[in-house]
Amino acid sequence: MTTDISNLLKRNQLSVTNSRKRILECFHKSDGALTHAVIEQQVGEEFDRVTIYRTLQTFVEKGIIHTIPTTDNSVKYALCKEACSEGHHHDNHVHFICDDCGTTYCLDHVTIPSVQLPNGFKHKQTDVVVSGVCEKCDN
Amino acid sequence: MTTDISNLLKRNQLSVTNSRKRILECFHKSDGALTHAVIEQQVGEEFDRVTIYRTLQTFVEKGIIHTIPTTDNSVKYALCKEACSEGHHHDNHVHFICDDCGTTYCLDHVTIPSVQLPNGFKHKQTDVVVSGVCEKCDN
DNA sequence: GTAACTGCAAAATATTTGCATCCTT
DNA sequence: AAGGATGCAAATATTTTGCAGTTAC
Repeated sequence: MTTDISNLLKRNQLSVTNSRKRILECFHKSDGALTHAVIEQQVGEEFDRVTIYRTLQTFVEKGIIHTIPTTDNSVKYALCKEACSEGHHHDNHVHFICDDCGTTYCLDHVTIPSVQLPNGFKHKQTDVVVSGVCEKCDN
Repeated sequence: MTTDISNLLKRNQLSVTNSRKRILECFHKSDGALTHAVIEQQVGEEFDRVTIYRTLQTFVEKGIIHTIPTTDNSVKYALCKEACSEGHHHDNHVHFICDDCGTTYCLDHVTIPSVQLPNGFKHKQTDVVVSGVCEKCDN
């Protein structure tokens, strides 16, 4: 586990530091998307807020995590799949955001249908964000 | 035109004020999505920044505009269709964001395919954000 | 005239930057 | 030892709130 995380960092030409390991742990544990605020809350006083900003930025640049489009103005981050299991690329994502508890789920197994674009528009990436009520909040 | 805008406001139990008319004009002219910053820039010194914040918030509450999910942390707003032409509701949106010029297009005629959710998840709304290169930047 | 809207000031939040120090390699 | 990463302080940027004055109806 710790080795996995270290390897992931090394593979991306990043030095293995405590903050980076700690933040990656958060993502692995949560199995979902996290905001800067949530991460800050989880790591507590352990690391400086600025370090978290810079770490997240670095991870995005390296393609270890990606940002998720949200309707409110919060920025959410989630692990890129190729980061965990190498081999299959994914340019498309399906995310589910619960209106109740705010949790973001990555539904990686759900297939994204292709969208027919007007002439002259070149497709690069499709993000699908579904909102509603998740299994935990459904009662 | 001005009458259209006034009617739209009255229909939503909002008093017809200069700032509201001016901001709605921006949306009609741009025919796309706008950020707070862009609006502020367009109306110039005419209105206070706080007024813009409050006006946008009011419009969202009334369903005149809606927020668009974006991958960067900017919040974009666009006119809701039922606001322009009443009669057909739309809970689903397709948006296209150009990586080059940053313009957001509302592709309202593009159909959104339904997404198969895991058990226990209740669907409420689907947002699709496609990114790539738009017709203007394509060369 | 009254309720609602706006502008200004200021508070609260969020994000970025510079620099000295510390840690990884 | 050297380069990069971190922490701290502070600068910027963004969003929210309170209140007094103004405007729409």
